[in-house]
Amino acid sequence: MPNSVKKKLRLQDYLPYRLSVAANAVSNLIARAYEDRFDLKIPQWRLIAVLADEGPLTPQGLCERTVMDKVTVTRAAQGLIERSLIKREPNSSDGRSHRLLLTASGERLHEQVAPLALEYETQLLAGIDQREIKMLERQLRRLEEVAGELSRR
Amino acid sequence: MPNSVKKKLRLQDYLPYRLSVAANAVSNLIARAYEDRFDLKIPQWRLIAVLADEGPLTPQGLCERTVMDKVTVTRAAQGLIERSLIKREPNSSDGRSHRLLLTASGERLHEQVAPLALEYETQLLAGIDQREIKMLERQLRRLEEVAGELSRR
DNA sequence: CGGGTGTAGTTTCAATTGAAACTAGTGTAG
DNA sequence: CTACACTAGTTTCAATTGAAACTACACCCG
Repeated sequence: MPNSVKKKLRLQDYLPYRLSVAANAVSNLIARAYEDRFDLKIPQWRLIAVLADEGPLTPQGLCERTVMDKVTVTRAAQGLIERSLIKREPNSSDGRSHRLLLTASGERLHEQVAPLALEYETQLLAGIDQREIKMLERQLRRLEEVAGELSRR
Repeated sequence: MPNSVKKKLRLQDYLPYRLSVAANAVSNLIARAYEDRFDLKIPQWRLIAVLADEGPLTPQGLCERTVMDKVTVTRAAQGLIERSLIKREPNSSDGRSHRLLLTASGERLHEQVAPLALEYETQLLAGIDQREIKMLERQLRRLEEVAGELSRR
C-alpha cells in the first residue's frame, strides 16, 4: 500500500473495536452460563480449569496461567475455598506462599463444567473450518503479544 | 471429526479465553494511549469516532453503533460536554431525546486522535497479510453474531 | 547472624460498570 | 381531551475491578 493512501477511520471496521465487541459478546454468554448453572464467576472457572489441567499451583502460578491480577486470583480462590472446591496446602519451599489444589468435589464440578465449556466453543466455531480456526487462534496470540510489546515501551 | 473423539479442555487453547486475553491486551494498550495523550476514556473516544464518521446522533443511536449501555453513553457524553468537545441540540421530533454532535474543538481533537488510532491498528496488524486480516475481521463479526444468538435463547 | 531490600499474598480504597428505579415526554385507545 | 402503557435518558446503588498500601516471609550482604 502506498503510504499516501490514508485510510479513513470507521469505528465499525476498527480492529480493536471489533475485537472488544466480539470478546464481550462471548464473555457475557459464557459468564451467564457458568453463573446460572454452577454459580461460578469467570475468574473462578479459570482457576478450576487450570488446576484441573496442571495440578496444584501457587497463586503466582495461577496469575501467570490465567493472565489475571493477583488480587483477582486471591478473591476467586477465597470463594472456591469457602465452597470447598479447592483447598490450600502449605508451600514447603516458601513460607509466604501456598499451593492451591482441587478437592474431590472441585474435580467433580470440573467434570461437569468442562463439557459445557467445550460445547460452547463448538457452537461458537460452528461453520468455520479447521484451518481458519487455527489461523484465528494464531492471530489472537499474535495480537496479544504485539500489544504486550507495544505497551512495554 | 468422529464425535467419539473427546477434546480435552486446556484453558490455554480455549477460544473464549484467548479472545478475552487478546482483547484485554489490546484494549489496555489503547486505553492507556488515549488517556495519556488526550485524556479520553474508551467510551468517550467511541462517541467521538462515531459522531465524526456519521454526524449528529441521539444517545440511542450512539448506543447501537458503539454497542455500549445507555448509562455508559450518558456518562461519556457528560464528560465530553463538560470539555465542550460535543454539544447537545434539542431533538425537534422527540422531546425526551436530543441530538449530540461534535463541536469545532471536538472535530479538531478527532483529527488528532484518528491518526494515532490508525497507527496502533497498523502496528497491531503488522506482518499479517491483507487476506488474513479480512478473514480475522469476518470471524470476529461472526463470533459476535453467534454469541448474540446463543444468548438470546 | 542481623539489617536492608525484595517478593507473595492480602487488604483497602477509589474508579468503573450495569441493573433497576426514576423522570419526563410520547402515543394511543376510549 | 385524558388516562394508561410505553420509551428516552438520567440517577442511584450495589458489584467488580485493580492500584497502592500493608504484612509476613525470603534472600543477600557485610
